[in-house]
Parts: sequence; structure tokens; C-alpha cells
Amino acid sequence: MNVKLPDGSTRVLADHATAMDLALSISEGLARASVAARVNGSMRDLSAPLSEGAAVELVKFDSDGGKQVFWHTASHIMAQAVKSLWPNVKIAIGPSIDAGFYYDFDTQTPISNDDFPRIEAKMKEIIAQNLPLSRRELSKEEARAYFSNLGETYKDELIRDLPDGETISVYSQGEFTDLCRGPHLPHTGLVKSVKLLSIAGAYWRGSEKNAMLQRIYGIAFPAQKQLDEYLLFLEEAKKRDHRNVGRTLDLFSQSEQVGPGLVLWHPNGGRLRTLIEDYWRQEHYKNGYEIVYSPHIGRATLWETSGHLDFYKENMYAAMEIDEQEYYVKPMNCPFHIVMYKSALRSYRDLPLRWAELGTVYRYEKSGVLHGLLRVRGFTQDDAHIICRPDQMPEEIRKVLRFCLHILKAFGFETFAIYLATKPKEKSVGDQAMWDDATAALAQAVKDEGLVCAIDEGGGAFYGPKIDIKIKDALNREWQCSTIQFDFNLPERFDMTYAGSNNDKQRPYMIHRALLGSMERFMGVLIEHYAGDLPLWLAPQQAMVIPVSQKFVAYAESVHQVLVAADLRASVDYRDEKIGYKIREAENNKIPYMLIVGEKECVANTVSLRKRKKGDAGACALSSVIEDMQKEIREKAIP
RNA sequence: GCCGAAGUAGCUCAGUCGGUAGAGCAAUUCAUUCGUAAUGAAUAGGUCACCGGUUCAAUUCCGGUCUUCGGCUCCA
Repeated sequence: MNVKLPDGSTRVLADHATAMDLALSISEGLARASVAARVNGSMRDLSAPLSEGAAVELVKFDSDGGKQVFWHTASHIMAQAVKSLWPNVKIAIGPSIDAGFYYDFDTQTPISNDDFPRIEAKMKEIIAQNLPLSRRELSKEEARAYFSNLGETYKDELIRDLPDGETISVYSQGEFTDLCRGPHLPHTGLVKSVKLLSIAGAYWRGSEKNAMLQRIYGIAFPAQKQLDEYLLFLEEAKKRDHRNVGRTLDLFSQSEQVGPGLVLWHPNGGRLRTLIEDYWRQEHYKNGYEIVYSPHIGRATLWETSGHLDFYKENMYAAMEIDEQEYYVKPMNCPFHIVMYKSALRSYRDLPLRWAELGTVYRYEKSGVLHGLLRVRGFTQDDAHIICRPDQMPEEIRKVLRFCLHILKAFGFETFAIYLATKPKEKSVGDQAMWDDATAALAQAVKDEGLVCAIDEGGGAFYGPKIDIKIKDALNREWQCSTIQFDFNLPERFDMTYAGSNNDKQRPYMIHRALLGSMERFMGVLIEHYAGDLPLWLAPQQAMVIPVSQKFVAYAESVHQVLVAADLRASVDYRDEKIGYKIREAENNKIPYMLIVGEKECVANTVSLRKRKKGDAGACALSSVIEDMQKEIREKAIP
């Protein structure tokens, strides 16, 4: 029989040959490295027989699909190990994830990380046995009977919910059998290295109403070296953690006394935030926005009109009474902007209006979700509302998307993942034509910018479709910051209107958007992206003048004066310490420029330049250092 | 909110099978006046998260609360 390979060539194989046979016919190395096969576009076991004319691609670990198969098998191995150590444990689900795998268990006695070595040892035994994974297909009834006999009630429930008549596949390795669509590795021996990483609770089927299961996360690789590299990566991520960097750079803190999810910005963090905000304001004015301010609280009637007291109350803080009137702390800025809109009659000639506010909002977030700067209870959104006519809408969307990317790029983010969320299936407001128009405009804007987006079908808010932009950081992790959302709800609720050209009442379109998301989250992401090594234009401290000894303090001070006069953020390390000590500290504090001054510099009227992480660069004229710095600032150069 | 783990000096962490605690770094003082990632010595610093209970005695055991961490759910 003939099969087609990805390069377009065909290969002749014996009848009933498998993908493994194909691999072996090409090379033994390929056979060893293959984890599965993509046959006519779908993933199959290497042991599955091929059919005449099939298009076959051998999948190795280094592809996304290969990793999925590999980690999925690893999760089965973990489940087998756990079952063999605790036979009464019930197994739930165990998929591969972006990085590794997990398996959910229902356990009588809790498993803890102290048990990881035992589980890992057991897994290694299973791996060493090179157990083949074999696939079997059962009818729904057979499968249910099989798993309920074993007392695996979760598996039974999963099968129960599959469509009738569906063929159900199970995979076995040794004495362990699991419900699984597959495919899997041909045998357990391919998993050369494995490490369990963490354990956490997880609801069965992700619902708070269901039982809490124990989820064990792990990672595995075809070679020990890859595991070592991955563990190194985890360490790197930990080093970048904005909570640690924030402490060492003295950017911010949180306090039990102040309350969870509330951020204290220290002078360094305050400086960074001011720099971001100043740039943000400047760019908004340049791009046709006006900046507005609104209060932190508003009367209950405002939130009744907006619908927040109906739909968002659980996220809002309790009312406070002022002069026998109820007031609420704002969880959003939009109602204020709308009331502002309504403070005057608006004409079609006035639109579009683009109103931006660095609006500080407070939301009750469940205690368990708080996380450093990334998830807090009080935060400042870089919010804006664009109020426009329907005919202006596509252009406004294009503009806001372009503006968004412009701002994000200025901060050094170059790659994005864009998601277009469409009309939800259940509840929504606004007629279908508006949804279609708006969704099409969003999709078109993404296309016009030469970008691609993933469609999040039904993922929109009930009040309109949206685009979410996730930025990818230096470690390729995605962070949600920007969002561009249509709102068909609030203009209606507040009865926003403008006078059309015939003096008829028209309803404007309203778009909410945040570019950075919130100051808190964005700064958290920024810190992790740069691991604290901020670009010069954002560095709270741009230069440190370091006198070699106390004798040169006066000269150091004169250098400092020149830097300050040039609008650079500099200080002098006056301390009576050795130069190595002061340099070490400046490096640890991620100060971009160190200007060392001693006898030589004092005499020659120069400075000795040392750039962050780059080491000694020798003597330079102070003026040329300043020029370099100013250029670097102007260009927002990436370190 | 739920599951699990944790909270000891400013930071990172030891420790006490119940008899009120220790290191390194940081800080302060003194000496040193130094050339590109840690000079030396001394000193000070803790209601062992908080509140109860058990006990002759609790930082240690028990209960509750708060906070943090890892997840789940949710989300800027």
C-alpha cells in the first residue's frame, strides 16, 4: 500500500502496516523519536494500522501535538502510580496542559507534596517496565459496566454523558486502564524524566457545586536534560516574580493592616507609575482623546440605572449612607462618563467623543484570587469611552486598535495574542444587526492591522462583543491587559441620544476600552517582562554616581548636578563603602547607568561609565554619556 | 468563596518532642579612604500573625480569626 508523507513523497508499505512501521522504514532514530502520527489530519497511535493513500505525518515531542500526547501518557502513568499506592483513590480526568499535565483524584486521605517522591518513584518503576499502551474500543454500555465495576464513578459519569452509540476507547498499560480518546505513546519507557510540581484542589468539572478533587501537576520529557532546562526556566520565572522584584527594587508593598488586594506604591513605584501615566496622557491627547475625572463614589440611583446593582452587586462594596442617601464606591467608571455625556445636548457633529480617565475603582474579588499586583481589589484602570455614530464606528475601532498596539509597543511588547469574543448564546441585549456590525468591525480592524485573532465563540459580554489583547512577555507567557468592548446596554439604560442631521433623536454607539488594563496589573507584567531591568525611560533611578572614596564626593556631587540639570534621575552613593560594594548594590537595584568617579576622572573631568549588566566601559566625557542617555530615553530603547 | 500549604528580626530562613528564641544579609556605630558585583569589628533589632483554650508553664499542643502562597471558580 502507498502512504503520502508531508514532503509530498509517497512510500510503499506492506498491507496493514502501522505508522510505526512507516517510521522504522525511514530510520530507527525517527522511530525512536516519534510519539504519535497525524493520519489524514487527525492524531493516531503509532500502532494504528494505516490505510491505502493515507497522508501520514510522524509526530515527535518537539511539536505541540507531540507534547500533548507525551504529557497525556505521563498523566496516565501518574494515575497508575497513584492507584497502585492508594487503591481506593478514584480517578477523574487527567489531560495534558500547555506545560505538562495534571490528574484529578478523589482521595479519602489527602495526598501532599511529601508524597511526591513516592509517586515519582512508582512512576519510574512503571516507566522502567516499558509497558505498552494498548487501545481497546468498547460500547457505551460495556464501558460503563467496566468502570462502575471498578468503582470509578467519575469515569462512569463521563461516559454517561457521551452521546449514545459512540464508540468509547480505553487505553491500558499493565494493570491500569483509563477512559481515553488517545492517542498515546507506544510504551511508557519513552518518558525518560518526570517531575511532580504541585498539588491543589480543583472542582469536579470545574463547578463550585461539585466535589473538590485533588489535582496533581507534573511535567515530563523524553530526556533528563530537557527536564533540567525546564526546572531552570521555572526558577527564572520565579526570579522575575514581580512580588520579589517589587520588594528588592522597593516599588510597592501590601500590608495586612491596610487590607488584602490593596497596593501601597513606594517612591520608586510611584515614579514608575508617574512616568507611565505621563506618557499615557500625552499620547491620549495626541490621539484625539480628552481626559476627564470622576468621583470615587456615586449614589445608588446611578448604579440602579446602570444596572450594576442588578448584575454586578456581588463585586461591589456595601453601600454607605450619607445624608440618608445610599452611596456606592465605584467598580467602574462608565456611568460617570455617561452622565457627563448627558450634561449637554449632543449633536451628530459633536461625535465621536473620546473620553479617557485613569479611574481608580474598587471591586470585591474573592479572597482566593488575589495575586500580587495582577489581581487586586483597588486598581486604576486606564479607561476610556468612545461615543460615536454608527457610521463612525468601524473607523473608531480601527483607530483604537492601532492606538492600543502603539502604546503596548512603546513599552517593549512586540507579540500579542488577540481574541475576538462574539455574542453569547444565552442572554444578550441589542439587536442582531448591531451585533453583526460590531463584530464585523472588530474582525476587520484586526485584519487591517495585519493581525490574526482567535474567535472566542459566545465569549462576549451580554452587552456586546469585544476584542481582548493578551501581550506575550519575555518568557512567552500571555497576559491579558487590553480590552475593547462594545456596549449596547448602557446607552439604552441611560437613554443616551444625539441630535441627527434631521434633528431626530439618535442612539450613539459606545465602546469601552482599556489599553494597559490597569496600572497595577500592567506594572506587574512590565516588571516580570523586564525582570526589573526597566528601559531607561522608565527606570525610577537612571544613574548612580559612585565616588571611589570619600575624597571624591565633591566631584561626584558636581557630576550629579549636571545630570539633574539634564533632567536625568540620578543620585550619589555617598556611603563610606568600597566601590565594589556600591557597584554590587547598584547592579542589584537594576540601575541602568553607574558613573564611577575617582582620582583619574576628577583630574581629567570625565566619568567612568558602567552600564547595567555590561561591566566597565571605561572613561567618557560626561556630556557624551548624557547625550547617549537622552537618546536612549527618546527612543524608548529596550535594554 | 472552596481545597491544600504556610506565617519566627526589614529580607531569606534555622529552631524549640511545652521551660518566653538564633544565623546570614540589611540597619546603626567605630575603624578603614579604598578603582568596577560583598573591608573588618561592635551594637541594636522579635507580644515567634492575632484572639481564645488546655497546662504550673504555650512561639511550640488544640480551636477560631486574619494574611500569604499554589490551584479551582472568576477576572483588568
